[in-house]
Amino acid sequence: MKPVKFSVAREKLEQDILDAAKRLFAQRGYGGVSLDHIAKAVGASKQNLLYYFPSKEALYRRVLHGVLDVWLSYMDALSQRPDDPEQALREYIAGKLRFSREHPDDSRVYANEVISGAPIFAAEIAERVIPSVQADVAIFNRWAERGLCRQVDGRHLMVLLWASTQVYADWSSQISLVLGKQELDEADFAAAESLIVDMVLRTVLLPAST
Amino acid sequence: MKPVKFSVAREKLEQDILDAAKRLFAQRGYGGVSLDHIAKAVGASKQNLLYYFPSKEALYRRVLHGVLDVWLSYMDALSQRPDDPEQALREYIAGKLRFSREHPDDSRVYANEVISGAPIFAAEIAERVIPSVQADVAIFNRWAERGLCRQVDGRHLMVLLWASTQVYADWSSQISLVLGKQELDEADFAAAESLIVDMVLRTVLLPAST
DNA sequence: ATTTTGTTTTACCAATTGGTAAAAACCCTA
DNA sequence: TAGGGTTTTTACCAATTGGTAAAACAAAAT
Repeated sequence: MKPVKFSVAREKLEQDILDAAKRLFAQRGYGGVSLDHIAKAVGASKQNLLYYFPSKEALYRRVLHGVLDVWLSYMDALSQRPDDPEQALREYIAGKLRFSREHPDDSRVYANEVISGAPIFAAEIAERVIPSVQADVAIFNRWAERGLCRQVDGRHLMVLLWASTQVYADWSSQISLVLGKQELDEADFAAAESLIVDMVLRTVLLPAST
Repeated sequence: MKPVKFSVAREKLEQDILDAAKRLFAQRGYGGVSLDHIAKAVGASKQNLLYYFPSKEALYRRVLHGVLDVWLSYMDALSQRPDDPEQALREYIAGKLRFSREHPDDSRVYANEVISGAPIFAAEIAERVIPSVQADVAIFNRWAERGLCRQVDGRHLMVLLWASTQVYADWSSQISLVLGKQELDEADFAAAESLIVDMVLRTVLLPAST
């Protein structure tokens, strides 16, 4: 039963642990998962797991760190197109929805941590997320100053963009129920993107000067 | 130290347990809270707690049931004004934001359960929430048919309304960081309401026929 | 072939988990 | 004030929790 571990496989075990831990933390939160759960999910022993990670909290921090990497990597659309609000926002929304679709567990782990009041990761959030958000808000403000878009509160707009995109990962179980299907498919994400883009552009863009 | 319990106080203990349990489940999720935590929070013993609730899961179900009552009670704005989309939406958004402000723990308990895939409450959600949502979606569709508003996908609009309002409860720790303050105040909720109402009305209402 | 290094298993541990059983204390009414 | 129902406490329980120590095993280098 126990799989033979080649040296390559051994190097991979650490990643397997991180993946399994992410999945379980996403589903049940930090307190709802034991080291034994994670160990069994990867077919190892708890003690073996503690060989790779010195403690449960250390493992959780590693998972969160990776989650934040992915989270932030989908958030750079605004700075990529500093002169084109419409296209920048389209790509930002599309990117964040792709994140929800491709990395739902990352989204859920992050959501769990934030809902708990970020007891463990407040510092890293303050250090990595907040500057990124402030940079995006600054881009909004610059657009508005240059007359490229309407004056909106960039901070609350960012909140709305997060909320409306990540909900398709975090709340997928309930959205599925609403849509009457087992799980969300490409068409659902396309419909979501269409609505969110429509709303945001109507709000942010200047009225067309016909 | 142990407070004297009058008979009135005794009758109140059950409610105190429910309140403390809600607060703790909101913060740490089902698996992250022990009966002992809850018992200590209300100054009772774990066994005393088990006198009022037969098991941890039963207590959690009672909490969730109450949460759902509150959640749904803030969601009837649409049906109250079946002929006035603009006012109905304004009140719906205002109501849901009030829910986030007045009952953040209810919102977080619900969010935790949904993120976990609703392992315990799927049936009750399907029975109580989904019909309510479908009724709201039907109202949208009727408005559109009658020419009172634009044709939008009511289901995804509902998702967006939930997401953009509840985020101010569930993500308040991170939003506070973004806004640079300890906790959200009335002005923040007012700004949120203003933005969300603006976006939704721009999207849903017909262009003004000047 | 043997040492060294890296990895896994075995054997523990005290504390905490959800839960049971029964004794004790309490409170109201007759 | 005696009894009877209600509530609380005391005493347990087996299973699980995160974590340690050391032995056993495997791999690579000498």
